[in-house]
Amino acid sequence: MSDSLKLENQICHRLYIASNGLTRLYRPLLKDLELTYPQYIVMMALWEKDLLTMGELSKNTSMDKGFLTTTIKRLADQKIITLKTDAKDSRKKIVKLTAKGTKLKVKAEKIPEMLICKVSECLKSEINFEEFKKSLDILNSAIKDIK
Amino acid sequence: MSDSLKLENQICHRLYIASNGLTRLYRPLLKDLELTYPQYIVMMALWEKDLLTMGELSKNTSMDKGFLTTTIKRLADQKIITLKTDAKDSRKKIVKLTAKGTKLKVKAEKIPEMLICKVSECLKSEINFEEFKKSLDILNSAIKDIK
DNA sequence: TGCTATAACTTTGTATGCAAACTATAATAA
DNA sequence: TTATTATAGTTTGCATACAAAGTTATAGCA
Repeated sequence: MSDSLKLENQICHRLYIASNGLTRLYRPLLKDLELTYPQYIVMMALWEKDLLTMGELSKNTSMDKGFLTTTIKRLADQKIITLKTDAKDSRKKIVKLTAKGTKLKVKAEKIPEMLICKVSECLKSEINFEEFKKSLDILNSAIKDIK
Repeated sequence: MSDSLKLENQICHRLYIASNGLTRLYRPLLKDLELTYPQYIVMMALWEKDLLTMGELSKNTSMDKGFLTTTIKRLADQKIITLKTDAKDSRKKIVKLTAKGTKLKVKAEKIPEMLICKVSECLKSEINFEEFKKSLDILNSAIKDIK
């Protein structure tokens, strides 16, 4: 009789809690930009590289394409991005930042520091963030390749 | 001009992707038990310690109380748990496994190994899971204390 | 050219997450 | 005892996640 089902021993449960918890911490910070967390992810991808297709956005953010459709629609409603059909391949939609969307980045640049400030208790202790990041990358690339 | 908004540099985005990705990997495994991932979390908590109140379950699983109400209702519909009011304090509801719910643990015990099998690519590489788990614990306790 | 397969994206339906408001009961104070 | 406050849990409304099915357009090929 093993303990493999104890919550204490679950990596996945920890990740689930951590992910939900961090999204919760972002919420009040992002409220200022009128963005939700997944919308913020999309915006980060676009601030990094503008003029992406839905497919490229999905790949860069690892977000589901279907959900991306919804998310992009909301961002378009807010006039932060625009959508146009690719002239060369009319199946493709190209997402482009508006001036308003580009400008939003200035405000957004304060977010990471504010969040780090919130979890500084954790930084003070012995988390090795580089190591942690690397582990997450390895885990994520393993997950991605399955099935 | 910093890179603090690059997706590459986001811990949170990695956690978000990892958490969603793992839940996706669990889905087909849990289908056999007719459980979703959050339902599975609740069941793990109950297999570990039966006869918990909603509040205790919420604390042990770190799940939102409101959502727990929904989740427990579904489990009750499946006759896996029952709910009764605490005789001493009628505000409290006590969650109890049924025989069917208890028996389900036998099937569930195969899940962790199947999942580990799926992500074995990742185990082969240099993730130090003990360290990783510890980092997540530190992170989660920091997150929990905020606000 | 016409047919079939594939690709890009959207829609649909179900199940989360979660803040905020609400209900009912218990505990405490006046 | 009555009023006030706090606790336990539920409900509501909105925003995710995501599988599966649907739509439209391109690509490949007979």
